Amino acid sequence: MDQTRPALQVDVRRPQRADARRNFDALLAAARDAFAAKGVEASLEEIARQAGVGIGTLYRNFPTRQDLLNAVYFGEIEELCIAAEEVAGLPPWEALTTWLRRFVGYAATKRAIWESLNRESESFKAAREAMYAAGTPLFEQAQKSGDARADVNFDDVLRMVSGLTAGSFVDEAQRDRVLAIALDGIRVR
Amino acid sequence: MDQTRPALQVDVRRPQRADARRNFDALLAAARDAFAAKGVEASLEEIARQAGVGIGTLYRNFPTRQDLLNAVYFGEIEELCIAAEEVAGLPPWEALTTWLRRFVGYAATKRAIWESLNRESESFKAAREAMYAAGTPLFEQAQKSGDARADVNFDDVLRMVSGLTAGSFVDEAQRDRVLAIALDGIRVR
DNA sequence: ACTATAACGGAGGCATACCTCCGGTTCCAA
DNA sequence: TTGGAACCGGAGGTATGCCTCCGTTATAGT
Repeated sequence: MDQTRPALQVDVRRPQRADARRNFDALLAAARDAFAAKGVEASLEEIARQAGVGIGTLYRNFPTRQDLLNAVYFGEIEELCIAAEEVAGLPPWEALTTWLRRFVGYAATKRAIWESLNRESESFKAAREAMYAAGTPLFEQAQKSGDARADVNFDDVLRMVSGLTAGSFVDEAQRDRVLAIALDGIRVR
Repeated sequence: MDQTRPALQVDVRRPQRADARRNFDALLAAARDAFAAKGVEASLEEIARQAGVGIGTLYRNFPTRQDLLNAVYFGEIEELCIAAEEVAGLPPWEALTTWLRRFVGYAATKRAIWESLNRESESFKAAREAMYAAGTPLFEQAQKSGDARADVNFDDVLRMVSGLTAGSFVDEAQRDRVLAIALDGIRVR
């Protein structure tokens, strides 16, 4: 829809040679799973094993844990930004809640996302800002239309939702139910 | 108020000798801090160091990590149960929210509490049940009085709140604000 | 005071994670 | 086909955590 959205610049370059690209992608996929399952402290050697490459290959592509985390994380954030564009046509409240539900639904890195919400690193800050830039208009639309409370800000909403994202629930249904309750809390009565 | 509330049985016995009791208590205090700061994966050796005792002493008192976790955790839960009795005299909605705020406020083991909410272990189950037994009446009162929504159950509420407990916020004020929003979601409109 | 014994605490063996380094291998372009 | 650059991957040094074992020490009862 909007071609001018600046792509999140990943500082890690995708390699040139075919075998190297395969390994790069395998590492990224393995890391995504591992971070989702065990949080940001997941073992890098385990990730390399899972990807079917040596630990050396992991370190060549991603010299630090942060680099790997960023690569995974940026991908997720970018998806969220795209999702924000996709819901832009819906009625304000629906657009907001749809996007927030999608936010919760991104299971892959939800722990990383949550844990990173008040990290200080440069790239995390950039990613967070991109996400905020994507979501804030949705929220402000919902405020303007009189659906969302005026005495709440977007940061509150996002932290509330990401708290719930990270929480533990019996099943998907309960998580949805709880999310609905919480979203009700930001609705004008 | 109600003397019949069954005390949570801690299977770990407090030692007899004076020096041993001192160490036992120091370990418990150190463990409480460590679990609060680093979650359930905190290093046991670090805890022993912090308590000023050898690692052997830690293992003698708490043969497994689970034993130590239980000891800390049970203490916190018991405090919550007592708190539930204390608020029983307030108006229903106020009683519920006061207790839930207290629940959030117990910073010490909030991470452990949250992480344990769907653990399977026997003692964790017992503790959780004690906590539920303490809180459920408050919630049901609030439903009966027409303050709390009927289409929500206590488990939903507790998981919502504990999700927020575990979340990361800029400051206390924001956490309170977000909690207030979420609690608004369970209120009858 | 004295002794039986409960309790201490750290050395040490094992496991695992981090990260570097470099000999061997694979791919691609000419 | 082949040369060499790009790439691979794991050995290995370091650090840290887990847990056990046992020689030493402090305590409580007589």
